[in-house]
Amino acid sequence: MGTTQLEAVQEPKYWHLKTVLNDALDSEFEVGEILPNERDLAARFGVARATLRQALEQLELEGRLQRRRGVGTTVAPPRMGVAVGPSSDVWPGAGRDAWRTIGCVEAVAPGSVAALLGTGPDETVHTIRRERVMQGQPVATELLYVPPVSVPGLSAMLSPAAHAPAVLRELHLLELEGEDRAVELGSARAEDAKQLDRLPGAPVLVVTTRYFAQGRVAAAAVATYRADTCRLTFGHSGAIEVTHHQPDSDRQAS
Amino acid sequence: MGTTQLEAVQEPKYWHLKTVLNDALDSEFEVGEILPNERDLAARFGVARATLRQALEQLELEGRLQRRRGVGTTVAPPRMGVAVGPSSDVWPGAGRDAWRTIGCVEAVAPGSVAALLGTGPDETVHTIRRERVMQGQPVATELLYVPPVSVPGLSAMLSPAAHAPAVLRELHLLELEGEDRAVELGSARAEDAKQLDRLPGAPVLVVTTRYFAQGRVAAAAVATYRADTCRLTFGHSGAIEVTHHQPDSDRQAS
DNA sequence: TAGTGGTCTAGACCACGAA
DNA sequence: TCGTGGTCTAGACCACTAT
Repeated sequence: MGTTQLEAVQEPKYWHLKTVLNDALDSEFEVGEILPNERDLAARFGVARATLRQALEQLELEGRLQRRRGVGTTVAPPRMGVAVGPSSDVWPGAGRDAWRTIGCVEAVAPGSVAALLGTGPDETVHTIRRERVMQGQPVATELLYVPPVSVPGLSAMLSPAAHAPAVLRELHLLELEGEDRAVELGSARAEDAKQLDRLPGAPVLVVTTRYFAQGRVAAAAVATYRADTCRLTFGHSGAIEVTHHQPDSDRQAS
Repeated sequence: MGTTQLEAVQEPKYWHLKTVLNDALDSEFEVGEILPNERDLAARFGVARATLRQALEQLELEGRLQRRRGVGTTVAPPRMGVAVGPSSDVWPGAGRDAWRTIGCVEAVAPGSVAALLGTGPDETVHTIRRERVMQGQPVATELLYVPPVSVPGLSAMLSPAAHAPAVLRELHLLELEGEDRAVELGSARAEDAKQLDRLPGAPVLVVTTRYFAQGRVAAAAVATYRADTCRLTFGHSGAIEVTHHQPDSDRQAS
């Protein structure tokens, strides 16, 4: 008796903390500004560091913060709008398509890719690695898979440097009949994480594209976008323009 | 001296644990099967429960597991392919479009929505809440914002039940000129989480759609998809078919 | 070398679902 | 009521970056 229900909190501390921090970011910090370190912040809010970190993790997931080991936690700029498609149905690597080719190897496709291409389980495919940079920052890496049957004119014994251009050149000879995309959430593998300047396991948006030609899937691409910094746009009438960040207590993401 | 570098581990325990569990899920468990509880699993692997949970969290993020408080951890089925667009450019709510209308209110649009619509900051808009169910499971909730100027013929003083249908009916009178989409990662607000049968903060894919008519943005929708269970498909030539789960050590996501 | 975020531990208690 | 996952604590040590 006598214990009045002063607060029907039931809201987890880290959740409340997150909204408090979110509001503080809008009103008291500039983009790029560095926050106090985690130990200080935790002490200031009277919670354990792990609890504080739970709030920071969510804010980073939503693109509000950027944390770097050895450096600190900074206020992130609004997410970049990244045009993903449909880009008037052109082959990858044609003209200026925002991607930079890194290299190409011939290797057996992993099972999931073989399923996409409809090839046999142990068939080798040309695998072109590319990366996409926006505003000086790497935002995506991609593996483009091209089965040999899609590039019949490819001469054997190419130098590594000539491999990727030759595959793309042959691929462009086909008539592209359409493309197909899927987006899902994933976590960065070690290799991709390194290229994206993130830690392994960082959340990424995985974009899977199928390119159709000759009534088949002539090529497939698996692109890995940084989920914290990117907003993928699928423009019919042009991409959604990036606006300046707006304080918005109702927000789910930037 | 004497201390040979036996293992250049450097790989975090939870990361290694994740790959071990991932492989075990492929080889030793069926979809829907329930895993041992977290305390037992942690003991079995000789780690603290928090560390084990770090691995489980990632696997859940990647759609491999489903955890429910009071119940347990189960092996998740492969993600559902959910067609998002372009659906031959039709207005939402026209014909059978996979969504179920829940209700409609007239309220001031949050800042981010006002920016999408190009309306003033304190203008009220019709706000239709809808939900999308697939295979008996709610996969998305949506708020569809329609400024009054887009539905000029709407009669005032509608009963709550008649509100949403009336707004949609008026909206369909306009000629739809195009649509525009963006996808980004977010975390579920309390309200959405409840509707999606998830905890607040659960990872979601936020799809923002702009509908163009009369040279303006005539309506906008913000849809919130469960990131753990959904793969969003943007089909030109049809959505990517769901295939059965394939063991694939190279995976990033299902 | 100092300071940051990242990992890990060994507990405790709470909220929820099912029996 | 019991077992589950969810939250929280107060530490410790490690890996990385900048100086």
